[in-house]
Amino acid sequence: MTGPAGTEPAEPAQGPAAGEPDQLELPGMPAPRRRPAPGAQAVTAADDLPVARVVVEVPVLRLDHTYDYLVPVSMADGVTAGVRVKVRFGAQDVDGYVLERLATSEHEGTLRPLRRLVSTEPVLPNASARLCRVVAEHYAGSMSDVVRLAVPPRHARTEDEPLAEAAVTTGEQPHNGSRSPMAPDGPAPGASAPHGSAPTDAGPWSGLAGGEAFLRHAASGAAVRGVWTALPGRWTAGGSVLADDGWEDMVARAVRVVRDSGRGVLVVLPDARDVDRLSRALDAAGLRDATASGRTLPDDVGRAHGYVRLLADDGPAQRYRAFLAALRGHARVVIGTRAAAFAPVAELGLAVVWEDDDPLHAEQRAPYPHVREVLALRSEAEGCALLVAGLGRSVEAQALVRSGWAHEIGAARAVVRERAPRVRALTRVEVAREGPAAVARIPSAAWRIAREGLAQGPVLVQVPRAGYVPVTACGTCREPADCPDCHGPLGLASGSSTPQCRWCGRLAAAWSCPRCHGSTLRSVLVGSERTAEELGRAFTNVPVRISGARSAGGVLATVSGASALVVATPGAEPVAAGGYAAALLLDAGVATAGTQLRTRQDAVRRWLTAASLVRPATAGGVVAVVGDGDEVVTGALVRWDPAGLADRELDERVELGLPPAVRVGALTGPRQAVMAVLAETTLPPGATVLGPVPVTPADGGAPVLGGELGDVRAIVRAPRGEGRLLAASLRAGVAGRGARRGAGTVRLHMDVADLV
DNA sequence: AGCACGCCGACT
DNA sequence: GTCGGCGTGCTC
Repeated sequence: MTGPAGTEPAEPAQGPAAGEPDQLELPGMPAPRRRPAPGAQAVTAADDLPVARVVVEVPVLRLDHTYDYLVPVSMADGVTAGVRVKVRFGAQDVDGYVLERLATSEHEGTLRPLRRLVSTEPVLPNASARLCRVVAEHYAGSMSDVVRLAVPPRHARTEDEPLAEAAVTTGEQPHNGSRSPMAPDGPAPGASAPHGSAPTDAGPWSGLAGGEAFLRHAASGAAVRGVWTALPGRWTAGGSVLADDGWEDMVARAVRVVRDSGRGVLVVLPDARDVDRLSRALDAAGLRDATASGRTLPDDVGRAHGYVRLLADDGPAQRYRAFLAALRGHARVVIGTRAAAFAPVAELGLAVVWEDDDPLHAEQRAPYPHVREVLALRSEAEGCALLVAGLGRSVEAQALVRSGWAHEIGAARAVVRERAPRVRALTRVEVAREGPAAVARIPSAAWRIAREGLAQGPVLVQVPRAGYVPVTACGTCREPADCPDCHGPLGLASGSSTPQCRWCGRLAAAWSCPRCHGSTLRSVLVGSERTAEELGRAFTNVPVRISGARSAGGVLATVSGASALVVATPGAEPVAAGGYAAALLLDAGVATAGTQLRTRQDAVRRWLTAASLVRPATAGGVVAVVGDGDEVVTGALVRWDPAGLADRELDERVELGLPPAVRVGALTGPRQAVMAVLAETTLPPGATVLGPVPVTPADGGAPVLGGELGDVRAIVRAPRGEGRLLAASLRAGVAGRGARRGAGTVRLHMDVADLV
C-alpha cells in the first residue's frame, strides 16, 4: 500500500483541445451552455460502489459542499474514505478527499471520473472529516479551509519509508524509563487492552480538588471536562526540583494514566519550548519519543507508550512522519502545537490544551479556529475527556466552568500560598512614599529585591516587548477612555481632537471621564527596553543573560542556578535550575495597557508565567511588580488568584455584552460589499451590528486587522444561545450573491479576539 | 464579420 | 478561484 499508489491517470492526458468527444447537439436547439464533461465515457467505473463522495479544495464558500465522482476500475481498490485524490472541477484540476464510497449518486447530471488517486493513505479518516465539518460550521467557514489546516502537506518519500521492523535493528530503548517514578511496572496494556482495567495512580493529581476524580473518569472513557489552574512546580531553595509536580509532570501523569487505560491522548501547547518541556516529562514518565523514526518498537511496551511530537516547526518531512505515525496507530499519544489539535488519534480518550489563553492557540488562517474550541468540539464529537489548563484562567475557560459544562480542578488556598512566591506591587502609591527619589523607573525597593535575590540565585527581569502600545486615556486621571455607547476604546487620530470609537465608529465629541469628569484625552505611547541595560550597569559584578526572540542569543530554554540577572521578554523566560530567587516584572503600566479585550488576561498570564519560575515564598521567592499597572491585574497576581480575575472579567463581559458572553462575527471588506452582506443576511433574534468602521486608521497609518486599504469592518453580535444561528446566517450571507456584486470579497471571522 | 473586453454562472 | 460562454461595442 506504500507502493506506487494509484499514480496512473484515470484517462489519457487531454485538454479541451485534445479532441475529446463532443456531446451530441440536437438540431434546432440552442447549443448547451455547459461544456461536455471531458472523458466522462472514456473510463469504466468500478463494479462495487462506483461513486466517490469528495470534498474538494476550493476556497470559495459557495462551493463548499461534497461532489460525487465515478471511481474508475483502475482505482477500485485504492479509493477508500480519507484518501487524497485529484479531480476535474469545472475547468480545473483540484485536490480533494474521498469521504465515502457509494453505490449510487443523487446528482442528476453525469458524474466525471476521479482523475488520480494521489495516495492510498487515508489522511482524512471519518472522525477527522466529521471534526472538520463541525469546526467549519462553528466558525462559519468552509470545510475545505479546515481540512487544509487539519491535514499536513503530503511528503511522498516519508510515506514510502519502511515500516516498524526497521526500528528493531536500531535497538533504541525508552530513555530514562528505569529511573522514572512512573516507569512501567508490569506488562503494559497494549492498544487492545480492555478499557478501564488499569488502576488509576493519580499521583500529584490527588492533591487537587476534583483532580483524582477527573483522571479516574477520563481513564474510564468518560467525556469529563476539566478546567485546571496549575501551580508553580515545587522549586526548592537548595536548587533541586521535585520532579513530579511541575505542570509538565502533572500533564505527563494524566497522559500516562489515560494511555494505560488503552486510549489515545492529545496535548496541544503554545510553542516548541513548551512541547520540549512536556517531552522531557513524558520521557521521565516512561513514554518514548517515536517522532524521529515515525515508528515505535513493535512490542507492547513500545506500542503502548510511544508518543510523537507534531509541530509545523519541525519541517514538512518530520511533520508528515509524525502525522502518519498517529494516523497508522503507531503512536497513540500526540503532543504538538496548534495544528495538532486536528491530529488523528485513534480512540481518543483525553485532549489537553495547555495555556489555552496563549494567542498562539488562535489559528491565523481562515476560518481562524482556536485550539480550545476545536478540542471542545472534539470532546463532544468523539466523546473524549477535555482538560483546559494553564497557570492562568482564560475568560473562556471560566465561562465553561460557570455554565457547568466543565468542572473546576484546583488546589486549596493553603496549597497556593505554600507554592506561590511572595508578590509585591511597587505601584505609584508605593513608590510615592519614597518621595522625590521615586522619579526613577525602578524604585529602591525593587533594587533591594534584586540585590537580595542575587545573593541566593538567579533573578529574572521581565521587560515588556519593545515597541509601542497605543492607549487613549483620560488626561487627568489616566483612566482608559471608553466609548459612552458601546464601551469600545476611543481612538484619537493625529491632528484631530475628536475621539472616535474603534468598535462602533461613533464620534465622542463631548467625552468626559466617568471617574474624574476630566474632559481631555491623551495618547499614551510608552516604549521600554533600555531598563535592562540600566540594571546590567548597576550590578557590574553579576553576569547578565538576555533571552528574547530579537536578542542576539535568541530565546534561552534554561539557565543554571548560579547568580545571574536574566532579562527576558514575555514568553522567552528561561527555566532556572532550582527556580529563580526573585523576579522583577518591569513597566507594569505598559504590560497592562491596551485597548483589546484580552489586555488584562494577557498581562496576568505573562506575569504568572514569569512568577511561576520563582521559588515559593516559603523558600524566599519574591516577585516585584514594578510600575503603575492596572490594579485589578496586579491584585490578582498578588493574591495569586487568576480564576478570580477571570470570574470578574466574565461578569464585566456579560454586563457589556462582549464575548465570550456573546458570540461575534467580524465582516471585513470594501464598504459596499460589507453593506451588501449585511443587507442580505437575516440576523438571528437579539443580534446587533456595530459599525462598520474603517480598518485603516484615519491618520493614514498602516492598515490593521489584515484589511486592505479602504476596507471597513462590521461586528455582528448575538446572544450565545443564538451562536449557531449567527454563524449559519453570516455564512449564508457571505456565500450569497451580494458579496460578489458589491465588488470585492467579504471575509468573515467568528469570535475575533479583539474588537478593535 | 471579427475581435477585445467584461459580466455571469457553473463547477458532481 | 478559475474558466468558458455570450453579450456588447468597436473596427476594418
